[in-house]
Amino acid sequence: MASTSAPAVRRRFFDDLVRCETRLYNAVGERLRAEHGIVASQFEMLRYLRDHPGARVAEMASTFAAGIGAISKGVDRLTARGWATREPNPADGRSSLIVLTDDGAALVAEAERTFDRVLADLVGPTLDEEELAAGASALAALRRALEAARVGVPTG
Amino acid sequence: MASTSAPAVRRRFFDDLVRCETRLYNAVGERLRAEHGIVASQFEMLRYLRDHPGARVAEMASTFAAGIGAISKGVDRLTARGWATREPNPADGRSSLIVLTDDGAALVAEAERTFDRVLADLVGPTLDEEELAAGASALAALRRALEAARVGVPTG
DNA sequence: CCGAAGTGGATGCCATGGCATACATTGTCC
DNA sequence: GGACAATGTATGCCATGGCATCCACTTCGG
Repeated sequence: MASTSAPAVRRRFFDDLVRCETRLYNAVGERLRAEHGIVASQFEMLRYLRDHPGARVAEMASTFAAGIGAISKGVDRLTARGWATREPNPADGRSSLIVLTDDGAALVAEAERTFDRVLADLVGPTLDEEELAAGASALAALRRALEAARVGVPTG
Repeated sequence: MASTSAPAVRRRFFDDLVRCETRLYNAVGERLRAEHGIVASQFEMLRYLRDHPGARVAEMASTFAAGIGAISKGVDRLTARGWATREPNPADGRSSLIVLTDDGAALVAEAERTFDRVLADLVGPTLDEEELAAGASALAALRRALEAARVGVPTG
């Protein structure tokens, strides 16, 4: 017996996914702004650049499922604040290699502590290790599939 | 033995959550725009109004974890297109009761078919019923906790 | 009742992102 | 090697959302 239809289950999944993401992202952003003067999207870019030094704009756009323009402007804002620089790309004069400055690296390190603390406060008490692992595994599988299919990446 | 630290697990959970939400939300929005001329946030509002006729602005703001202003403007756009109306609230002259028009109701019904189809295409092949249920249950629990604590709701 | 505080929502200003476009560099074909 | 397509990014315009403010109505104290 199928007491609930598959579409209905997926609708609830989507709704809960969107609401959780919105609230967590907002909460993380509030704290990062208050304690470090950055917003959540900047934290994500900084963390990405720490883990992928010399990244290019298009690469970040596809990871974040954002448009090229948005990332380009985001990098502008990081460089304007002295947290990253655009190094000329010796292999291709059209693109730059983006790298963190020392200030940027120091900032991510501090901001990540705040980030971890917020997540621990907000999800730690609610999801035990098992639930977290189950949710994380489903989301990781979904993410891989969506990325492989290039789903939901804006044009620009 | 804890082979992976709890903060690291939560970081990955957060990242996967955000990436999945972004891509799914974008993909749903693309289709809704192409087939019905609405964006994803409008679809969510329409669906909410269908399920909660006579809703008020503040109520929608807290459900969607959005600011009052954003919802107020969103309702403006729905009424401008003839999909909803603001009925005077007999119990409180400051607020309105928002209700779908017949056009609005027809639109949600059609758009929801598109929505279901997109979700079926994008998550159906990747997550079997069990994974989907596990993910949905973790997200539902997290959502309840975040909503109860009023986490991540913008000020305005 | 009257005034003051409180509450619900609308509006204005600004920052951010999508999309279209423009520009520079690279690759390709002859 | 020179024209032409393709690629990578930057820029401009517009729509949307956050936040601060403002206005209307309601509630509470006397």
